[in-house]
Amino acid sequence: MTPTLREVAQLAGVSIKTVSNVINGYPHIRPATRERVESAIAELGYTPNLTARNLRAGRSGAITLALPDMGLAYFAELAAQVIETAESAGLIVQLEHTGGVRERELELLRSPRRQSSDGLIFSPLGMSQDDAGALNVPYPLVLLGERIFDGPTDHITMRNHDAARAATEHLLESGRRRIAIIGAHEGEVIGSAGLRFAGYRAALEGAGIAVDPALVGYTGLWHRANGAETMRALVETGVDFDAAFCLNDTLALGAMRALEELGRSVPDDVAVIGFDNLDEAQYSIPSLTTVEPGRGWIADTAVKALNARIDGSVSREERSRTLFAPYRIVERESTLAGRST
Amino acid sequence: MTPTLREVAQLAGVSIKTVSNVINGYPHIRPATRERVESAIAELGYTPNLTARNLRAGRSGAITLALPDMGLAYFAELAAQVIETAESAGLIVQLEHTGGVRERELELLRSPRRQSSDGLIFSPLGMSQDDAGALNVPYPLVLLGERIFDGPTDHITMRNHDAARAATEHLLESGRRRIAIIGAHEGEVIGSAGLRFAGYRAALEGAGIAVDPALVGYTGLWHRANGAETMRALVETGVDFDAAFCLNDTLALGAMRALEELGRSVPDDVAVIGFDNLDEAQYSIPSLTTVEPGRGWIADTAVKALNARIDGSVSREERSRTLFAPYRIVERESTLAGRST
DNA sequence: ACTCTCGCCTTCAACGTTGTAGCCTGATTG
DNA sequence: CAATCAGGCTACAACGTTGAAGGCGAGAGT
Repeated sequence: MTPTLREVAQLAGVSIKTVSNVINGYPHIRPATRERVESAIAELGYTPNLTARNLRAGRSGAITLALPDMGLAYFAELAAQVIETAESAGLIVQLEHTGGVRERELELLRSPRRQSSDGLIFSPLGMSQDDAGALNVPYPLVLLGERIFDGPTDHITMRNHDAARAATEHLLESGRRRIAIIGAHEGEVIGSAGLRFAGYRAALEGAGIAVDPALVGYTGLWHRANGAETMRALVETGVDFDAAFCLNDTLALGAMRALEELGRSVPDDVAVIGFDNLDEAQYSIPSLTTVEPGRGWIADTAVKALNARIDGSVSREERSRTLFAPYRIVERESTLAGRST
Repeated sequence: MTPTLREVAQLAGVSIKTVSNVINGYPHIRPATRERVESAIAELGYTPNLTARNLRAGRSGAITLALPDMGLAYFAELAAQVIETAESAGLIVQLEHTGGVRERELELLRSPRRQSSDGLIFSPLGMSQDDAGALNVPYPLVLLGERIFDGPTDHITMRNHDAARAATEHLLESGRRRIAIIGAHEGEVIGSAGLRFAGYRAALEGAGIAVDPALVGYTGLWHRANGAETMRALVETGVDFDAAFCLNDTLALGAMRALEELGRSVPDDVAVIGFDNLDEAQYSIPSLTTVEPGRGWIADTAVKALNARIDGSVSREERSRTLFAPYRIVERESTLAGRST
């Protein structure tokens, strides 16, 4: 089908290895020979077979990015960043979905498909700390997110606790006192929900306010519908509140929608802050104040860290590192001066 | 590093080929032998080397999906679908960004990286009909979208003209008569913008209404900001209109935001319809009436068509087909009964 | 008893590359 | 003038896998 070195060699009247040498820039080749080879390559339209090269080299030139679901805006934007960074490092990105399901995640780590790429950037969602052992894999692995800590691999994450605290403090500073939280997970300690909840609690306690269980909205999934539903339920309990910290933007957008439907004004009646700084957050009505989680930095750093393990510039023995992305609060309309001003 | 067939064979005391046979389910193997091999595999944690397998098979088990940008919701959702479908067909998906830039698209078609996957699903944006020749590539290719028609490859698209006509008619049926269009491209004939504009024109003319140039909002990019800006400009001209057909949902969401800011109510003053049925459209305020473009069908069909070319069940000689996805109007709040009811 | 068939397993070669070793030629050197 | 060396090329082996072909014994058929 496609031509191989053998055919190019035959046409140019040289050995197969000489063609290989020309292609790989080996210096000691007579100009005349080089020229003959090059024109043979051009004539046949030869391109090297990467599979063979990879087999020879023991490398594939590809990395795998495993995410819960590309349909979720946060992951889509993360993937876009990873692809850009990998592209400029000459790497191909293979994408896998886990659906956030523990079994699929464990399966993914063991799958023979891992052999077809040189390393994995993995954002677990279903696995928990107990599964950390499964991360002990024979290939380079970089972990994202906050499901698992102290694993045996490099880990890129953000300071969820601090960022959530800052987000809550932002609401407190604008005079809000009755701050609901949307998206909590019952009993979770680590994981985005657990850490962000702890940051929320810390901010409140720092301001001398106790966490009111009536203001804690639990919801397993973080989709728009869940945000809307949880907010609706909260309003229907009749409890008083003047702000909501939503554990991600998607929840926040759903919650804002529910508030609007129920006749509560954002930010006048209820200030809303999200988390993730999705592209969408700046175009919602009202635009959404949120936490920018350093997604670009995360993608860059993850690809670089993985690459360092792949090319051996950081060896397998070297201790795993945990790197924290810088965050910042992006202030928009949904938390503008409220009731108390 | 990772064990190979050779080591498994040694441990099990059989030939390398027998191990291979066990793995590939060759029937004539004594249970005792099979068991020894299997326990050797388990003991060593052997997994087959896919690169070698692929070299042998002349296949890579991967397909490439090339899209303008995963950061755009439409493409992210499309990619999610493609990944799901490919996964269940046992294929790995490699993702490439073109940025919608013609040169990167042409480069992508020729790149040696194509050799590392078995085929390409390609959604061009920068290339135009004149570049159709570049689609004559030596590997299986499936084209998406409406930039190029009558290319040499299978093509999955939708009936943009009909769907746009239906969308416009939906507005007409609710009594709207002054229908603006947002996102037109000057002089474009094919391409999403051109085809959808033609459908808009056809609907209006079918209702005995001429296209009013004052109601045509041009914008090159289809981002939220462009939708908002174009709508703002339209309102500022002072022209009268009671509906807007936005050529995609993102534009529509931006346009709705601008209308809201300018004190026009949706749908009471202006009905808005979009195109794409993004997940987001059902959660906006108001929720957005839109055209569901059959994204799931497109992803499924694209993977299947590509796979058919790859495994040879549809040969290279067989004529290329153009397949049209089914569409439908999804009615939501943004076009509910307006002025004239 | 002799072939035939069939089950079970092995050897060989090949997929397309590239690293290693080495061969030949002509120029340089003491 | 032999020894040395560098330049320019080639042959071979190997990366890990699997299809093709074939060997060997045991039971079936004649």
